Amino acid sequence: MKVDFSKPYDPNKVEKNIYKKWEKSGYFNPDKLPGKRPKSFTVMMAPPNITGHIHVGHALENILSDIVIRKRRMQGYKALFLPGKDHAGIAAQYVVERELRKENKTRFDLGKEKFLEKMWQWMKENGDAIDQELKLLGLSCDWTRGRFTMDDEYQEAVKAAFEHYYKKGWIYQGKRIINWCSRCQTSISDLEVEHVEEKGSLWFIKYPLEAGGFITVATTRPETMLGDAAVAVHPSDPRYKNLVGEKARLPIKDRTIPIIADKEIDQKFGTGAVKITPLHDPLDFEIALRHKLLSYEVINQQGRMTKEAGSICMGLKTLECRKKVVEALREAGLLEKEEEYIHRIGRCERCQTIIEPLVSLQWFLSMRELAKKTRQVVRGEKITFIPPQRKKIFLEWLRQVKDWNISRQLWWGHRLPVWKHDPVCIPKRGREKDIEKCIDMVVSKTEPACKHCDARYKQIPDVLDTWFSSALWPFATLEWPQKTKDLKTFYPTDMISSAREIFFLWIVRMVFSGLEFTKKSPFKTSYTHATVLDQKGRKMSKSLGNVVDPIVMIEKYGTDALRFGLTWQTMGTQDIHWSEEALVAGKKFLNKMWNAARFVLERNESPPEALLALRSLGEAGARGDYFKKPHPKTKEDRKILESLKKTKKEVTRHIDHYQFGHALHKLYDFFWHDFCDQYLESSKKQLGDPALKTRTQEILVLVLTDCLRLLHPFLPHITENIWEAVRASSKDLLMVESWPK
RNA sequence: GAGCCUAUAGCUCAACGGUAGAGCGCUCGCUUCACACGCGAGAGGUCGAUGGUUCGAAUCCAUCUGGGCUCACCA
Repeated sequence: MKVDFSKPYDPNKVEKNIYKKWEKSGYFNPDKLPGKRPKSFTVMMAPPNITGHIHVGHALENILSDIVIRKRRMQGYKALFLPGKDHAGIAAQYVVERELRKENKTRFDLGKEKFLEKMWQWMKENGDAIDQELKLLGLSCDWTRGRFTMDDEYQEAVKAAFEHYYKKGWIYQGKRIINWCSRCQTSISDLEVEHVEEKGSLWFIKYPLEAGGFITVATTRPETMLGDAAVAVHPSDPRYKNLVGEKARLPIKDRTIPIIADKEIDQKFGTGAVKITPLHDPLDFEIALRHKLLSYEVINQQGRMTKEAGSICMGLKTLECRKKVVEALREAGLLEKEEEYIHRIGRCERCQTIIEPLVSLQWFLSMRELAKKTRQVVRGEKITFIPPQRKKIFLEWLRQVKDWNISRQLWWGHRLPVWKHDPVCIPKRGREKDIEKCIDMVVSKTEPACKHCDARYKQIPDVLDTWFSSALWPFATLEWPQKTKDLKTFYPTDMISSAREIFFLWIVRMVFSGLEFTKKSPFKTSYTHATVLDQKGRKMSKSLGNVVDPIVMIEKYGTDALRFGLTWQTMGTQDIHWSEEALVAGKKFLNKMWNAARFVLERNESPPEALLALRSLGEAGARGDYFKKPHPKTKEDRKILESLKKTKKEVTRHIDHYQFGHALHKLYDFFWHDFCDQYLESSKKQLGDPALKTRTQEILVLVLTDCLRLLHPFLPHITENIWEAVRASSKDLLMVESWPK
């Protein structure tokens, strides 16, 4: 017996060595698995952002995937768990910019080239650290297939996807109102704007009417009045019906603006009259289009007032300008009142800067056709959602989705494969008429050449929304658009495990991308795991100091105990209120297993494998007859064998239904109470009876080894370690042994 | 404004139509030959509130009240 059963069980002594053995075996790579494996089973890891360390959510997410993968591997599948990392455009860029700020520098001080060098350096250092942390979780990932969303091959996939959409006419450039972050200096999508409830004011401003009297408008942003183009009321509002078509004087700017009627105006809000600022509010932008209003840009991309705002306000930040405007209105007697008002302010998800709705030239992906097709497929039960309510949420979001702003003015990310003739085409002598044929903007994977002149095309500086590339993850990781063997073997994938917060950002977009590019749903099951909150149900955050670091937990209890604790708490609820006690329970359970195994093995003079004729997978194991079934001789024998049979069935069923906590609870109860408390105790008597001794040994070994198999996906290290003692001569690891039937 | 989740022992959670269970913690006893990270015994719950369906409800329905989440252009 090579395994040292010194007591009590110490995970630090075994876990790292076990992981090395698995890595050395090559079995993480599905191509190297023993036996004939006609069927594949694939899980793509949700690639962690390179922004920092893994948190407890990553731990939960990947441990659950690993449970599924390990079970399937044991069931004889060609099991692939593909790991990776996401370049995380805006998030990663922000983190590195924050580092720069410590040296009082901005990315602009460094320049694009130097800054990108820094990003790659960050990626290298952090990316490796993340892999190491994931390995500490005991994940059975195929590291040889690890991917990064900015790998060369991946860049090709992104370009191909862009080109495909462009050719279909679904990608277009347009001047539209978008969310602008003045700190990040980029547009961001609606999903990246965080709406936070904050205390503000509602100002009631009197706009003098040309015909005499006033019309009062209510606004939370008085500074935008400098860019007002109209006052709008509801067409059937009796208070204002006779004013529609009249003119008002815009205070301060002293400009004449029309009073218009639009059905979008809510009569019940404020005074029922709304100031329209076409370029700085999404609804106003639409109304202005409908009514063909003039537009005035008063806020720029730096979040400061423009020349158009007037000489007193020019250059001021919006909030400074707000004070000035309110003051001026008060002096002029045009401020009717100021009410306290709680409203939701949009802030940049990354840097918390207030988002400015601005009109800007951006690239968009039309969602119409994609959404339509995807909804059809998903409605047709092609994807299983766990928990099932997710399906409705999926469909509802797609029902109302708007076109996706896919361009970002960041530096870190996939450049749009769009090339602009720069400088403009100046045809060689005698070919002046060619200027009409020259295409100013070209979408191409490589640099195009102009047929008419010597000038070159330059790639536009914009990069893609990071989720554009993430959306391709399930197949781009397998070298799509190349028709590789891997793509054929491992795609579509079987299950994806992800956090709730990226359901729309990622899950939905993977589905429509998969359907568009591969004609298949990228996964069969979308599992949305619980969010891990602190014990009071609050989100974990550095400022609250309630963050649980999985690596610290591993140092304290070991990986298996962490896996136990997290799985133990996964009971199908929306949130997990973190309890470290579950890890304590895990640690105790591991020790219990350790000691039960020692008992069973010490009571056997002959090697346990001889008792059960253990065979490795690929031989008899693949057929499920890896042991000879001992027949019960006593009522205790019968009871434990029946209970074991039931447990196997239920555990398998629970895992297949993604009921991870239930599966583990079942195993815990069986092992501790049925096996240890009852059978192990009665075996002590039976072992003393020569007529029962051998049979009792057989049953002890059978139950122990079946438990090791069943528990392996959950607690891979300790089970593998005990397995070493069970199989004295056979070579194979427990991770490729067969799953009990 | 719309939708969703949740309320059970001190804490974290099971049970989902038929006399309330686990883990952790707590009390008492036990170093009994696998395990004191253990064994044995025990305390601890009007199953958020109200009303309804039912022979029977923590479990189904309605309303309410706490927690929490998501979506939406409310100025």
